[in-house]
Amino acid sequence: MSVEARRDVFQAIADPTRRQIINLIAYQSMNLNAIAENFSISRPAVSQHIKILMECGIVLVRQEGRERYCEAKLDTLKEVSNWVDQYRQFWNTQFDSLDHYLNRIQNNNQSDQ
Amino acid sequence: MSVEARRDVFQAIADPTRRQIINLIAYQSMNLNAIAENFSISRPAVSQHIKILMECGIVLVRQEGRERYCEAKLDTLKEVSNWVDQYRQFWNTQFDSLDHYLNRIQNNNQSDQ
DNA sequence: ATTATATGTAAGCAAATACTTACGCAAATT
DNA sequence: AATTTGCGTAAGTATTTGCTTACATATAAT
Repeated sequence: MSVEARRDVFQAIADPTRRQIINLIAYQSMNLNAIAENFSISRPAVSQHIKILMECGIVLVRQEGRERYCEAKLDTLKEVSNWVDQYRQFWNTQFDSLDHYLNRIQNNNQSDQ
Repeated sequence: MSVEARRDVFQAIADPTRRQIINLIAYQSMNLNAIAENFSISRPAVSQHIKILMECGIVLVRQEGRERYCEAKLDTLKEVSNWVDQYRQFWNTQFDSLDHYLNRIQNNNQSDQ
């Protein structure tokens, strides 16, 4: 976390702690200490996770006095949703691309699994 | 990649190369060399990515002679889809959780919808 | 039988990741 | 004014990641 990396929403949600943070603040904004209370890791660790979530736009932080309220901007997850959705047809239909392919190149009978 | 890690679909799709591999084989099964041809990284590097995708069930490999055909099992992505979908209401409605929260604890007039 | 092809895997490495503790600072409280 | 609270950030570290090259092995082609 030393060098600044170009954050990506896919990478941001890869970490289970960050997904938990997202879940925690999805329903209600919380300040950083309140978030950190829900985890066994240290407050700075949570702070760093929040920073990553900010950098890819999932979390928006608004300062209120000395507190910083973390708000989830979940429309950022649209990018993930859109990516997954393009493959929805592949699990909705029973289309088996390998079987399809193999049937094309060889007409031998294949045992069902 | 030395020690075996407990693979997770969120972590698997975090890597852009792996997302490209998924996209490549979603429409047609391909053997490993054919996949590797589409990338500038080495064949072993692709092999390792495939291994990760296998370990979390996104890719299924079937041996055909000396070739290994990689088939995408995209229903594994349901897990991602389900996770994202639980937050869909938060970007479909105009609900601003921070404003909501602040209005509750500071003022008493909640005139918004 | 020899060679070419398709692939896995090990070893090594630089960079990234996820944490920790220590510290600093501004805002609130006393 | 002094202290407490909320937080960022730096430095250090162990582990993981993503890659490379080198090598091993099984199958296919010659």
